[in-house]
Amino acid sequence: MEPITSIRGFKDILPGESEKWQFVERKAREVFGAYGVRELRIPILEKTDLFRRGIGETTDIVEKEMYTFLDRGEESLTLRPEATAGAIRSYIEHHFYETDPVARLYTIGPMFRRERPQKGRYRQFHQINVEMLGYEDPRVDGELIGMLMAFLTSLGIGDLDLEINSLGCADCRPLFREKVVRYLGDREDTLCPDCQRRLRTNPLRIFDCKVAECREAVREAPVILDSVCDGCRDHFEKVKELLSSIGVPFRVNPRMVRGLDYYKKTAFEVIGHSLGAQNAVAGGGRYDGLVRDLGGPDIPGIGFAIGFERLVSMLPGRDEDYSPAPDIFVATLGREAEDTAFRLLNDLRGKGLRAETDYSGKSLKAQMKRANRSGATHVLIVGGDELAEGALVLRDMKNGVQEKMPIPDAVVKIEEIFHVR
RNA sequence: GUGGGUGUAGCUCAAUGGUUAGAGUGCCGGGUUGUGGCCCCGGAGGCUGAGGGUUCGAGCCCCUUCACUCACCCCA
Repeated sequence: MEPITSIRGFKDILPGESEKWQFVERKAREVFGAYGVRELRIPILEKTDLFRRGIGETTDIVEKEMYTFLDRGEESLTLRPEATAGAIRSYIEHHFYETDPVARLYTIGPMFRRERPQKGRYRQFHQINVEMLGYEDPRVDGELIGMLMAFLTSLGIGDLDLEINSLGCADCRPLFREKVVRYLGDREDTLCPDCQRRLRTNPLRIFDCKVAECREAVREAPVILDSVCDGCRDHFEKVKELLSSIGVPFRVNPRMVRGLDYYKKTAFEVIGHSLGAQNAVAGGGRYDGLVRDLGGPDIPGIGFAIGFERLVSMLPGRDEDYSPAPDIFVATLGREAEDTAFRLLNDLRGKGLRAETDYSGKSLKAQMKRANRSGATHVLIVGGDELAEGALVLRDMKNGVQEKMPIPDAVVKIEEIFHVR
């Protein structure tokens, strides 16, 4: 019989790896908590229209990457390709703004995009998202970006670059876009085929192209930071100032653009240099106007998304550093010993200790081998001979020293070693 | 969607077109009646991704297909 395999681009997160995920989540809750950011849990399936309206009809995501199907042949549903649209749908649906327009939310979970998998890119991938709704103030931009960097730092991840840019607002961006189209339109024949297409679909993206001819064409092109309106310029200047004031290093990248239509003003990206071609570990920006576009009141917002898989791949150390070994391994010799050991294990675990054993009935040698491999620092050997006098053997695996002692004494000794009661 | 690379033991990898496809590691057992790591010995484990073709003979050459992987596109 042919075994059934997982789907292309869908990955199992195995023990050894999953502990790293738990570590990241634990840190996220801890750091975000300090900023008053609270968890929102939302469905992974939404009505397709939510994403069409939220992300933009002409984006790649909506045009060709969504997992969309008809539910019972009636309603079009989509596995979420990103989290912001759903979070805002929830914010609007539950009338958050009636009691308090300000909301600081995070979500953690899977996203789905039907792209060709490669290093750091999967069809089911996971994101940690933070959304801060209700504030137009640049201090929120600074706070949010500062929090992101604090989080990454708390994980022990180095070798990161923060890049920021301003994309302009609904007033000034269209003007800039026209300027760019006019400028590059005159040089269309020097652009690569992809960029000739982008000229019509997403001209700002040309700034990001890696082809040498396009870089040349773009070199003298108008820069968005020179073209934004006074409001956007002041906002951006303030964000930069605030980041500097809290010691967050950044680089202004005037060519950075974002893939989703809704971004305005502040945009940012965190680049990890060990990641390969897909090198953005986090990205985000301001999306004033999105809440209104999704049918809510005109409330501003800003947020970011962190790529979980990419983040985990950057964690320092080995897998084992994130997976705690058991404290005690219990080995047995003989029928009676097995029953005693069973009760002993139950007691040890009741004290909060990580205790393991082996039920294969194999030799003590085999059990010791397993104990060693488990990484347990101590082994309790419950043997027939000692048991006859109500005793057992406690062995320290680090130095090989072992001692026979009455069961009650052994319990006290273990409590001392592990500081439990 | 497009292009490159790779598919051999659980894992990492060897093997001029020529006997019975090997090694390391892991697993199981022994060297020690009841003691792990280090060392020694033994054992199990393979339709060489799948299908077709060329050849006296294919893991190796050709075609097809599938999978994985990297890159483009795009993005976290």
